[in-house]
Amino acid sequence: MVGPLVRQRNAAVTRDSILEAARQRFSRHSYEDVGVRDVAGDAGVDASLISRYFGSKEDLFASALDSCGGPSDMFDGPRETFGRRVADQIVYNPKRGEKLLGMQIMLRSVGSARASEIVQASACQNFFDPFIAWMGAPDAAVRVRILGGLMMGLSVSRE
Amino acid sequence: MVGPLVRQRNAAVTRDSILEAARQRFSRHSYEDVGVRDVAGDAGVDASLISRYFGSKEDLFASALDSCGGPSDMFDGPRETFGRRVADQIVYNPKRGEKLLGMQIMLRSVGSARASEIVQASACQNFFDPFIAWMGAPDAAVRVRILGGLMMGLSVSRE
DNA sequence: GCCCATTGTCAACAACTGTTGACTTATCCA
DNA sequence: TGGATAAGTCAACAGTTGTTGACAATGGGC
Repeated sequence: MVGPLVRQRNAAVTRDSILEAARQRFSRHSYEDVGVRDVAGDAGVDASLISRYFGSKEDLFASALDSCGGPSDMFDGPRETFGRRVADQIVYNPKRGEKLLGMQIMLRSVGSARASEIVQASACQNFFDPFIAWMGAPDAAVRVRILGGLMMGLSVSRE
Repeated sequence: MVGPLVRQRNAAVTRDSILEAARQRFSRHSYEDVGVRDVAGDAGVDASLISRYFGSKEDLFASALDSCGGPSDMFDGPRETFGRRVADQIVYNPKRGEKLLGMQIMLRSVGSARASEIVQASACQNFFDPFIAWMGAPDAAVRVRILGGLMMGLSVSRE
């Protein structure tokens, strides 16, 4: 932790610090393995602030997932090189946790009972639905499901 | 629970009951979401017997995973229809938890900190290594990794 | 039929979890 | 400069977890 010994009091900044810490933690560990004290420690605040600012750990998780946005700029560029771009992101990109942070968070906690509902809702809204719309084929739903499964599986097996 | 109100005292049978209950629980929920009291309840015994018979919850998990064996009979049959057989198992087979129970358990808890080491060790021993040997191509390791990722991803996205 | 090792239960422990209320401290406006 | 309000900390809570030791009951061998 760099910075002043006593942080300036600013609710918005503190909230963002917690959110950023949550994104990082949830992208590397499962929902159950992340404690509010861990996130608060990373953000440099007390754990009680999480309940105060976000309501509950579950709400924090949902907020962290929302704040990641959709599949970012994977859709930008020619369709012919789409596969290459995705592969770059998943397999070769050494700086994880930037573009596909939301997907990382999702598949870290897709097996968790308490987080899976949030994950699946977010997956449809931020991943599958835009993907299907972008593809536009009659059988897009099935094809996106297969590709999504491949992406998730590769990301899991990569580490 | 059918059967006599007081079960006969038989350590081997009881141990197997616990193991079977653990297989079912761990194949449907993540490592963290499964409590020893849940497993013991399914098996109809006290939770303390788990620590007594298996040492710890972690050891129970490893034993449950071991008891599932390898990828079963996926390798039986002509190579031309291999993909069809795998697809049948994952996508179409309504009776899950029989052939691919081990894989189910693995990907339920692949994100768990305490179980991931056990999972990855078992994945190599029971899944990837036999798969690579069966394939036999020079780039088998990469191809198996891709296929394994696809299988895992599809299984996850299926539910 | 009795004894003793085996088998199982019960209660409790210690550690950890997310959450809450009371308290303290800083910041900003008058 | 004071005071009110926002911001943050602290301690404790109630619940759950895996684990353990003491106790009870069963069942086979003498």
